[in-house]
Amino acid sequence: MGAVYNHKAIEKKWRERWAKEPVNPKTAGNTEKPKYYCLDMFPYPSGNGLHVGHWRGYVISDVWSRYKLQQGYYLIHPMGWDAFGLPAENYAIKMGIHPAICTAENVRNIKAQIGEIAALYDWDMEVNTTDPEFFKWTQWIFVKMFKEGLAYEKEFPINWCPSCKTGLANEEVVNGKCERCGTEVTKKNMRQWMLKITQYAERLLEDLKGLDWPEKVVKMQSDWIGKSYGAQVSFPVADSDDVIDVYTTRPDTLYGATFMVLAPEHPLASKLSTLETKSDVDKYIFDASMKSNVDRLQDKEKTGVFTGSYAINPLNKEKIPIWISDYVLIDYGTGAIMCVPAHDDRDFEFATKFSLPIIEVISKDGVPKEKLSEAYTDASGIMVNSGEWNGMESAKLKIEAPHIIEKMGIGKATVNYKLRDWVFSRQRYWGEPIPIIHCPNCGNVAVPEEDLPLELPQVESYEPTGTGESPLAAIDEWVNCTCPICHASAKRETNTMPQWAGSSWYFLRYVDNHNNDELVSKEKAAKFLPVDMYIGGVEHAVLHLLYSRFYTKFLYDIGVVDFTEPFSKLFNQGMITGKNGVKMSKSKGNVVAPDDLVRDYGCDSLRMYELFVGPPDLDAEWDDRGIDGVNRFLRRFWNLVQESLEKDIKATPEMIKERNKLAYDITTRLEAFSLNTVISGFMEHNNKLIEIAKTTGGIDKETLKVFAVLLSPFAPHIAEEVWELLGHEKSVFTAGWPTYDESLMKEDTIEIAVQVNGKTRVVIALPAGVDRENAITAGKEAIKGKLNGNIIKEIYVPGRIINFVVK
RNA sequence: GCGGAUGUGGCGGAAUGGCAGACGCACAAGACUCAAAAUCUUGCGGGGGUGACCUCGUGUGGGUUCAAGUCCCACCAUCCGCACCA
Repeated sequence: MGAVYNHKAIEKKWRERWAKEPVNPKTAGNTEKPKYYCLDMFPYPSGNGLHVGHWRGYVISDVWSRYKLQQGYYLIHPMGWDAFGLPAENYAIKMGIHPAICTAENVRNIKAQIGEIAALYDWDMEVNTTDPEFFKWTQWIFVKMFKEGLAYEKEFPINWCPSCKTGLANEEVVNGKCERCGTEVTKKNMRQWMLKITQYAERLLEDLKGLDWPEKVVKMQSDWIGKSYGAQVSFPVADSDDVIDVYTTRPDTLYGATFMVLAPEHPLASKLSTLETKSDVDKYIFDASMKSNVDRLQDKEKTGVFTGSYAINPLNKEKIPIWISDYVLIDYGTGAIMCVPAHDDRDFEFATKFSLPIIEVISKDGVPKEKLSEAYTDASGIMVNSGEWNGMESAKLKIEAPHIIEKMGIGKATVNYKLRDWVFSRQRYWGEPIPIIHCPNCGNVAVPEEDLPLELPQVESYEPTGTGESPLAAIDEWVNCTCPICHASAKRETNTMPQWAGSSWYFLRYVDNHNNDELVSKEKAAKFLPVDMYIGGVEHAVLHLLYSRFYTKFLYDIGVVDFTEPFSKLFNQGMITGKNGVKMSKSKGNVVAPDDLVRDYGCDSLRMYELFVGPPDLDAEWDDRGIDGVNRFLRRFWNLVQESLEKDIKATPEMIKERNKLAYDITTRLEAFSLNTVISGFMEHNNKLIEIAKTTGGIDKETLKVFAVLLSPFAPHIAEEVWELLGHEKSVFTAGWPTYDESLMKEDTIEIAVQVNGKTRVVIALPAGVDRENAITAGKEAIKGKLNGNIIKEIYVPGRIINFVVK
């Protein structure tokens, strides 16, 4: 018996070896091999350190990377840091230390912790979003967007987090609360930099179809973009030149429009009030402006005020009252709606409360009802009370109505999106300064490209002012500058970019991270690479993943990259939780650190247990005790190798069969991304080999070799050691992925369950190639005496089952 | 309210419509040991039977099928996403 499995010695040895002779040698520019770009969502370098949950995603991506490497791809597997953001800034506020200093410290710590995973990261590619050489290009992209008219300034009421003291994008507001800190979001009227992501709405929606992404994420993005088909219809205001445009998805119900409602923020809202209504209207508008989104959502009961004015339904020329209510949103559609209470729940509720007329225009059975007790919102039925549309099928009319209306000249067929432009400025210090100069003569002027990066100034206080000004606004010597065009005194923009700016394009930078002076050219476009496999948590389903897609499309349009989607395949790993599914957090005290487990069981064991804990896409509760199982497996495999190496074992047919089955099982399960059953597959086959070795005294070298190679993506240290023990000089990662021969996996005899009425009575062994007749005869023999009745049907499924239906 | 995911032993979980519970954890008994740990062997869903075996069993209730954890219908529970989007 050879040496005992000593994970410490083995893992130390191979770490040192890999440091000297990298497993993934630089073959950049190697055009002979197809490339494979496997990417982790890069982390924020927090001061909290990694727990076993963080390991999971990194292990999954590393296993997949090493598998691709074994398959002969030119592997790109980098790591970097999304290092702008609030924690470092808040720490700076508290301690007065520049965020760059604690960020650098955190990067050092996390990098060392990530090193414990033994992932194949190419640290030569490392990027950091706070590095001026990196954010030079973040700013450069912004300048390009500005020049293309995609970045623009606008003053309007935005989402404001009173705790973070900064504006937020719609995507950062979750249930009316700040995505980061959970504080209730209020509204604040502010001058903002916006990115015109809405211009890409259709492409962002359309291109989702070609992505190999989890359905859930695709759906979340498509819902977020929120495309709908309908019509814009113009309602003239009675006794006035004003016209109110509405957007509706149900123009088929136009005959049932008995009133209109404007959002309180609608430009005509106040204007339409009369002498008698003006004070009530203005009060309602003012009150609405003071309400936060959460208040508005919480008020279940509808409120509203009559303007005193009327509009003309363009179809039947009826005079209908115009109301104002905050259940109409200013930033969707036109900020005004036509109300069809008979066929919309909200309009029905409003009409009932304020005693407005309700006219049924779609009847399920074609017979108009006396009174409706609730809105009928289905599109199926027969049109009634609808003039020339009476008797039509409403489902059909719903589709045709936009075009009919367009022909009549009272509106037009149109589509609408829920997606809004991206609020891009933040009133905080620790972000990329927006490279814009405000000139009294020339207006907004981009910082010239040769002056980038525009770095952050040193400040005394990092504290956000809370007034809507960034801390940068207090630094006169930084703010005051001259206009690059007319050289007049001018002022710098003092807002910074959101954290999403750097992460929207960092995946491009990895392959080009040492370039800092060459602007983008046609030749370079081919150099940037799309990601083949992107692994990370589902929390970025709309934020980061939508922004990155937008950036990529923009960069494609200006010729920087030659692809339109950044991530062709996406995998969201499930979360590792503490007991009872509770999220791991410092405050809950349920964080499991990997350090002790690595020390006691080794990196290989922990890597395998991270996968064995459950299906990779589902959440899993962590239980330390389970790691014993994979550790025992590795030790048993190690002992089998030791035992076998002392003898020169000849391969038996059983070993050859087992070797092929092993390669088959591992490969097919890995391809299916069923990583937890890959691990159990190793255990099953290891048990089988140990069983075989009981009679043969060991296992042949070829089988052990195949086992080691298959194991290499999962437990690279032990795989290398075994590979070396088997007499190889080069790394196991030069071996190539094993193939298998299915014809060598066949068993001579097969076990067939014999059932009576679907219930298994006995299992019999038959020769593999047995025909139906012989199988059934054998089956009958086996259940003789267990039948009470006559066989009326015989089912034979080759290789599986014989079923006798008895009556 | 709408949409999605999940539901299988004490626990994590496995099962192209074809022997439910692979693999592992925990537990129990035995071997080894002065003893313990480690290791090895055996057992391990419920009920019944000395036994070979019988019987019930994959959240609940129906259905399709020779055969259902798996397919269909209706529910329940938990988690997640969206939520006045006209």
